[in-house]
Amino acid sequence: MDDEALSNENNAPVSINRDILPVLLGYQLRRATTRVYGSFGDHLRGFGLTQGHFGVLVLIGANPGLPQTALARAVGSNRSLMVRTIDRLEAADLVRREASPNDRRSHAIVITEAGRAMIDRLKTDVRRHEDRVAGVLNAEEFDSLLSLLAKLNAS
Amino acid sequence: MDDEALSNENNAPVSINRDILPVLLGYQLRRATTRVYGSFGDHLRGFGLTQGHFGVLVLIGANPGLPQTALARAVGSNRSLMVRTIDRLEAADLVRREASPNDRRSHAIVITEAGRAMIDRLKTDVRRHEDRVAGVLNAEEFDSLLSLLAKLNAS
DNA sequence: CGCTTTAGTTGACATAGGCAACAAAACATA
DNA sequence: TATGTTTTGTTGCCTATGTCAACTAAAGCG
Repeated sequence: MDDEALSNENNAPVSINRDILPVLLGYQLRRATTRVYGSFGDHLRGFGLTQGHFGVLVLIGANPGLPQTALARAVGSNRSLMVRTIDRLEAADLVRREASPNDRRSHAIVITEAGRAMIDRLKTDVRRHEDRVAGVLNAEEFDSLLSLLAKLNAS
Repeated sequence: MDDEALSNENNAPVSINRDILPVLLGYQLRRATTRVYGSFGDHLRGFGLTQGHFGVLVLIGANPGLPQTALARAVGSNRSLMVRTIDRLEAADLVRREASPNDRRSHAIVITEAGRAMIDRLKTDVRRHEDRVAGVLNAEEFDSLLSLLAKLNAS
């Protein structure tokens, strides 16, 4: 897979030399992410959502009542971006900003009924999409890939 | 690493539930890419380059004379983006658009002397950065991760 | 009571990607 | 040859994503 059929200036099929790229983790990660994201991202767009929205929505569903800043930290984002994300999710009636009982500055972000239904729906869809995209890997390879990435991310 | 210290409405440390996210390939890929990219990306910024520029530059160095569309296909991009990428690399005097001998529509993209020097320099740097980022993985795990990603990307 | 910090928000700005349109050139074919 | 189709590079528009600075309101702290 290091070489790929292309065309040179004579339009004859030629093989491209990828040099060191195939043995670079960053390069393979970039390509894999693009592939996996492109697939489910198209699906999410049908609901007016992005990958970022999906991740935050799942977090809210599993941790109702957190303030926006905590959500931002949890996804490695910042307050400014989280404002726009929550704006979108709230406009779609998937989450609600409620008054925080102990701090009048912050919002307790809770899931709506429609949000709960959306999460259930998307959880099913994302599993199906992942299984399809990772179809070339058997179950053992998939688990191995996942745990190696988790180990890398935990450092 | 599924849980992370945050704060609830009482500012007491609380553990966040990530639900299904940790077992999603897309989620782990996203985090890993951010981590690996953040490191080398900062380094590249010092040269006015991005990860995308680096990948294309390496390809041009190993395959001088290809037209822009072939380069775009090789990195899974498209013609429009490749125009901007080559614009940048050419402005930095790292590559040159030369006339293609057989097709007056297309450009033969070649590497300059400064581009060759930049590639040599960055090849050394990227290996050092990768070794540091992937430090939590032993050699066997690193190779395993790389080959699993390659298998996924080849499908 | 002041002083500092924090939560949320807004606006300006930069980057990256997708998509559509376009001219010039190459190609296919009747 | 003439005509229609495809390809290459290019540009502009739109969206997503991210940074940064500033601001208000509220909380925390001496």
